[in-house]
Amino acid sequence: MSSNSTTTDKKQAILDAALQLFVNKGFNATSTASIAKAAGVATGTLFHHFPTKNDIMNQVFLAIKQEFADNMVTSTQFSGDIEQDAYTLWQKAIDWAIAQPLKQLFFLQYSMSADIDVMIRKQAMTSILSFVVELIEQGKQQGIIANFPSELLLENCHGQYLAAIRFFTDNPHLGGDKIHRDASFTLFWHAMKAQ
Amino acid sequence: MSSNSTTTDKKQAILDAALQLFVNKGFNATSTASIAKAAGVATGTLFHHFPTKNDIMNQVFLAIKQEFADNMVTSTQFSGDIEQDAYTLWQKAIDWAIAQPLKQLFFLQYSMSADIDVMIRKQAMTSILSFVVELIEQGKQQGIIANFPSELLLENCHGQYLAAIRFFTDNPHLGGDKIHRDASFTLFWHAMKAQ
Amino acid sequence: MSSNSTTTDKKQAILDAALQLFVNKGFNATSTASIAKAAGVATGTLFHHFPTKNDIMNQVFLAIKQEFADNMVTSTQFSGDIEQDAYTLWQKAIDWAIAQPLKQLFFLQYSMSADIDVMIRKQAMTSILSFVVELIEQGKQQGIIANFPSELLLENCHGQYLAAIRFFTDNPHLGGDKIHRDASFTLFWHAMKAQ
Amino acid sequence: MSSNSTTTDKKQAILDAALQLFVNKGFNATSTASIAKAAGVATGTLFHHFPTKNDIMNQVFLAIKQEFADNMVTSTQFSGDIEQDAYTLWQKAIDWAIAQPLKQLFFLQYSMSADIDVMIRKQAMTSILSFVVELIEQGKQQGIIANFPSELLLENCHGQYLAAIRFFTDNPHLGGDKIHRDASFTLFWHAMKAQ
DNA sequence: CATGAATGAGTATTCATTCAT
DNA sequence: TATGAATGAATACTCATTCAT
Repeated sequence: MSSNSTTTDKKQAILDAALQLFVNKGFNATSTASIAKAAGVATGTLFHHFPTKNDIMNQVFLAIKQEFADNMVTSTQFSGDIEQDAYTLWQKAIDWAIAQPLKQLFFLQYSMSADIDVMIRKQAMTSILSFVVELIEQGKQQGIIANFPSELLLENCHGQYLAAIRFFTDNPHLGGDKIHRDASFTLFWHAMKAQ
Repeated sequence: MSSNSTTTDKKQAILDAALQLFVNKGFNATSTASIAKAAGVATGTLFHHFPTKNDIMNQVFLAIKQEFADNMVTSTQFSGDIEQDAYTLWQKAIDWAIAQPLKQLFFLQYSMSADIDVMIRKQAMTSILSFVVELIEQGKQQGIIANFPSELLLENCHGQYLAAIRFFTDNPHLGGDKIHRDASFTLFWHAMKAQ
Repeated sequence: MSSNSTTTDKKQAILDAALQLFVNKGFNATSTASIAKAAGVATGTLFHHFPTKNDIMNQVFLAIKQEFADNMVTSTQFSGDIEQDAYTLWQKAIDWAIAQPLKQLFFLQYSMSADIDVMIRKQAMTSILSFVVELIEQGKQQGIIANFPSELLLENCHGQYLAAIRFFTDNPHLGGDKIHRDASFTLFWHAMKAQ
Repeated sequence: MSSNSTTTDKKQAILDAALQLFVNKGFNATSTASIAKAAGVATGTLFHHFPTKNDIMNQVFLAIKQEFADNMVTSTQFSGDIEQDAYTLWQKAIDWAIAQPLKQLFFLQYSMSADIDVMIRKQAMTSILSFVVELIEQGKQQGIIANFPSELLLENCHGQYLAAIRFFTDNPHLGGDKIHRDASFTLFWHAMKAQ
């Protein structure tokens, strides 16, 4: 157990160090040696846990997307009112981004980067963010969300969310301001809702 | 004149080759040698025109942003009806992206990449895309566009545009389909307009 | 122990190879790749032990100066008679140069070269060759060595020694000839002694 | 004539610029482009006057040695008293070095550097510095200079001179001090004179 | 599992030199 | 002669990855 937790610790330390370096220096300017050093392990150890540097990036990406999805779904009370639920989720999403600045910056930089394998990105979109897809489908069936292709709606969701957190990143003092947060939701919701 | 056009040709050939390679292989997987070879010049020539590889990236970025802005503003008949004008510009923007798949893909990959200097990106947003800012201001004054912070509206614009062209990139057969194109505009406009 | 000696071996092999190449080809005509090849290691190994090519040069320089100083001081019987001791040391110094032609040539080429960091050269002069300084001070106090500034005497020592070994380098057959060796000492000593 | 003097001017400008850069940056850290720029000419012009970069170095070396020799011989009143003449020449040599700090530093750095062709260096030693050789021969014949091999005496001369100017380089405030200048001559002369 | 010395392919950049104008 | 854009060979240094301990 102790050895097991040590292993977990080192693996997690590597992922944490990689996240920080990828965000602050960029993927290519970050050497595996610097990740190992920042994680407090030897370079060889790094390659015991991850076959390649690209794999580290993929794992960081998946872990963050998963953490984001878990945060959204877990302990959320769904009212059944789609707009109400969308509002709740949007606030949660913004909260999460503001609470996790490193992960939020990672989102902004790498959401569409070529440094992450295409398959991994697709996997994240379809399986991890499936709760968004389901919500959109429900909303369309209830005539509350506009009857546009779901894929277009999903991309639009994603695009508006990135735009919102970029705004709050550039204006950190507005992160707690209800008016601006509600404005960002209103923009989003007006786009999505059926009229 | 001949010598001048030769110089221009080589510099332009380097930028063209770089654009194609950056999109297809990624910035880091593209060696300066391969850019020079694709451009039909010697490696030394490349560094005669651009001090560093990063500078090439910056110049490619600025050139495309500028070309996009020129395309949007030039020969556009502004009706004075903000919604009408927004529709015209949105269609033009989608047309441009579909007509220039390489440049569109460059947008998607590098709009937020760390491979472009922060200052260069800011310059592009503020000076080159200033026509969008102006339109938003007018729309707000006329009570047609929602009264939200302009910076938030600008980011939202950008985010929805990227989402739209990502959708049409993934579904090329829908690029000419009026229903989907209008759907993408409707999403965008419903977000922006005052209600 | 075995791993330790392997490490030492590789580092030493690099220094040995560098010495030979620097002397025979010059610092700039010697590529790091050629040093590595001559040392029987990979290019990466070279940079694992020395941060830069210049650092290799500095280490070669310091190692030779130290070896020279060790050779001069170790197992030398000091009689207390300054002239006698000076004679013994001068012969030892010439012997060393003749026995180590590569290191002697290195002395001649690089003693004043800009390829060695100024700080490194100063360090060698002051700390490593301190035994010469002490001898000069003693001789002056005893009224045996001329009462000139010690720094001038030290430079003169150094200059005459380089001149002597250049002479024996150009005339190798005279290296064992007592008359010429004594002549070189006499020149030196007549300069130094009080009259 | 005007074109001729222009040519001379440019050639001289190149040599002047090269001297300054070689001394301050080192031979290899000095690019031909930087020499051309400092000389105020185009890179191509440089190669009209000198076939290679090494040739520039050789010409700088020869020009300085020649200028030094001319300065020593021209307008020197030889008294016939060898010691008196040696004293006069030594003072002149030190004067020249102090008056021409750039050329003096060039001496110190490149007198034995591998950056100058062997043949060129030999030529300088034998033909240009022939007046020193002649003086030594005369002194030996008159029994005033020690009866050691002339080549050894010549090297010793050279070595002591370099040592002296290195001392005055490191202690510029002593350059005009008669005591130290006389000390440097005394060291030199005691070595050379017959006893 | 952990280590870190060793590897060698890969790359941005430099620079002496050429040559068409 | 003078120019400076163009050349492409040369090189110091990096870095993902391996493996013996």
